[in-house]
Amino acid sequence: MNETTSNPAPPLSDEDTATYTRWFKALADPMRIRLLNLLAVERRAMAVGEIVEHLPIGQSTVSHHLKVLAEVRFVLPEPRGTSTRYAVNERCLERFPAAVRAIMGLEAGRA
Amino acid sequence: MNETTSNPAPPLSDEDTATYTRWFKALADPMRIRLLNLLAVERRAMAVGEIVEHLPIGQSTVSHHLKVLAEVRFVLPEPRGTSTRYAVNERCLERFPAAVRAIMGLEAGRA
DNA sequence: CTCATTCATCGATAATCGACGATAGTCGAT
DNA sequence: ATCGACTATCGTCGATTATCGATGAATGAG
Repeated sequence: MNETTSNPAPPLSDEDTATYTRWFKALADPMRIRLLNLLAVERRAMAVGEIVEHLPIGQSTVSHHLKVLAEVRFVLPEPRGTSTRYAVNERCLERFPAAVRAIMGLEAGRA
Repeated sequence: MNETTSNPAPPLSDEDTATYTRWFKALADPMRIRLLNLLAVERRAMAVGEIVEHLPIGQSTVSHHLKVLAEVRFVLPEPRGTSTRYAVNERCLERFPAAVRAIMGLEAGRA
């Protein structure tokens, strides 16, 4: 539908608001942005120990950040024996800009 | 340049990381998302007192949230005598998706 | 000038969060 | 079964933050 005209665009539902809040919270930290960017630039699944070597924080903290990013599906874990590799979820690219546009009242339903 | 191919996309600079962190922090709160969505849906500058009537929080808290959103230029203040109206900054629509794509290593310089 | 209105700022409080170190759990190899 | 390597969880601490109520500052009306 054409929602770009002067329609009375509907406000966000409480559910969508909560969802978008979780997404933004997940990226509202410099280390998580660097982490996600690292995985994106390397373009491959990386083990936790490998990621730790690229960031100025400890292993437990990296594991925590990966958990946060995984909870919103920005990264996907790949258990590999005793190790666990993490990779970027390419799909978060599509949903994220759509969320911004929904907040701005430029899209009604899902997009 | 064509950075959409399989180039070794450069990592984010510390400066860009800090900038994007501030943007995401600004939206990492349900009330600020509702606030921004309210201004976007209404499609007009609104006085603080008017905004307060639409949200379940006090006037001082609304004023605080508006300050946070204004610091990253997501809203723009319009002093009007004793009142102050706030309006959405349409430009944040353009920059935001570009930031996400930069984190994902899909864009090199500015976009 | 005085007063009422409107918004911003201040101080306090409780909750959330990022960081660490230590510990526990899991798996493969020996 | 034991050991070693790797990751997840736990407890804690300090910093940040969302919220409130009260106060302060600026403006327009009378």
